[in-house]
Amino acid sequence: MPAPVEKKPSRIQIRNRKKIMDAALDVFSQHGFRGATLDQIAEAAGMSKPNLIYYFDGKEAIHVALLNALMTEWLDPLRELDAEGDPLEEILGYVRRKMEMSRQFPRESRLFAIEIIQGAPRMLPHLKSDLKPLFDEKCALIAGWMEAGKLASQDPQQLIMSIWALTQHFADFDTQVRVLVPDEAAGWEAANAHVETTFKAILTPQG
Amino acid sequence: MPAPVEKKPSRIQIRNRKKIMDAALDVFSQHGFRGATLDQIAEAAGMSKPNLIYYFDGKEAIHVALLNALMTEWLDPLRELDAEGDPLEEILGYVRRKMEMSRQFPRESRLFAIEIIQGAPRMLPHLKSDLKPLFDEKCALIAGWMEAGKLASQDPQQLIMSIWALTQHFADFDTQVRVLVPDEAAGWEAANAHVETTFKAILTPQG
DNA sequence: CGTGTTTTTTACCATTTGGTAAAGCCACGA
DNA sequence: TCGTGGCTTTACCAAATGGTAAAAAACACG
Repeated sequence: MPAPVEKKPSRIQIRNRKKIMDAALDVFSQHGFRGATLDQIAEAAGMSKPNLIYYFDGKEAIHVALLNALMTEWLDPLRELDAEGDPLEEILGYVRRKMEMSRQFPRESRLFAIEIIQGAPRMLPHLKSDLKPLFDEKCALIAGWMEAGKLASQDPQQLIMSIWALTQHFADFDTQVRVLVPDEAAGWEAANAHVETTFKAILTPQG
Repeated sequence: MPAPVEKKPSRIQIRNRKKIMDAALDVFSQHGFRGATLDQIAEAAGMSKPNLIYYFDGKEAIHVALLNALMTEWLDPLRELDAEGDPLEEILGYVRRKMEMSRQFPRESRLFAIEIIQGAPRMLPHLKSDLKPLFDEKCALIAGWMEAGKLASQDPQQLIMSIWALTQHFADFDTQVRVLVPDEAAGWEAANAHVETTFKAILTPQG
């Protein structure tokens, strides 16, 4: 039998799917899956609830679509870590890209954070199939750099997780940061500088 | 007029309130406020839903009680930062206490994280009235240590937030950590060592 | 235009959820 | 043993929520 033909989506479909995903990102990243309601998403997207269901199979389908899209983009900065580049500069570049993502896409960061905190009910397979291999590969790369004396020796796994912890903190805990460091612009500048200094300090060989 | 007399709670009340708080911590830290249901909490606490309401005024009251209790204990490690002690040892001690809390009380850490990620709707006042003053006080203390040359100079605000980010990461993102570093015991050991090394590196004066 | 298709709306529905009312249970002192 | 007051359960309820059916409206296109 012939493979089922997927019709190519119309302009309206593309536009509305995007509107829904954006609205859903707002709502899910603020309330988590269970805490979000279709009515909230519908209102944020500027359309009626049954209209959401016309474009997506249901609440869960929207959430899954968001997480899938996220998982792809989210790992890009790590993928770019280049075995051919200068080790220290490569890692600092990675740190900078992650900081930039936290500033530009805080909602995505929070969506991811909430999903993980809640036990990754819908993302555990992705973590195992996408994140883990990439993580292992880059750990090996970094370990190689350390053995070659290009970087100070340390646990590469802990290093990468430290980078995540520090860079994502500023998106995820933004509310707290704003209370403690009211000047937003100055905060980001200081954060960038501090994070970069930190990793330079622990990575520069021959301490 | 006489002050309203608060009857002292019976043994049963103390026991049941504790059971409820513990159950609620489970549920709220996994689903957030909106995502949690009274039925879940009731079942986890081993009692009927109306019985919950007998002990607490409602869902929100339970959540608030949890957050209040948390806010008190959560800041203790920072309060212990002692102006009279050895600066480097004081801060490393703080880091160790935070790591220990993450290991022993991951649910509390997640409850806090979810509340902040969701915009701290019920905790913003606490942040401003409790956390902010303590934060400012300890920043000043650390700044003093730096001026005296006891610690490497850097932004004390960023330093404290870095400590939070790194230490809480292991509780909040536990699910992810477990996927990437399956050996739990080894993971904690490595994490402790890495975090401690990191802060020693950036704090030791005369780099 | 007119017609077939896509998109949107209106009116629902069953279930879940936070919460209440009121009756029943149980320990304990008189 | 009886009553009294704290504790618990059963039986509900109104609102919210995820989702459906079907008609109406908007659109594409010959």
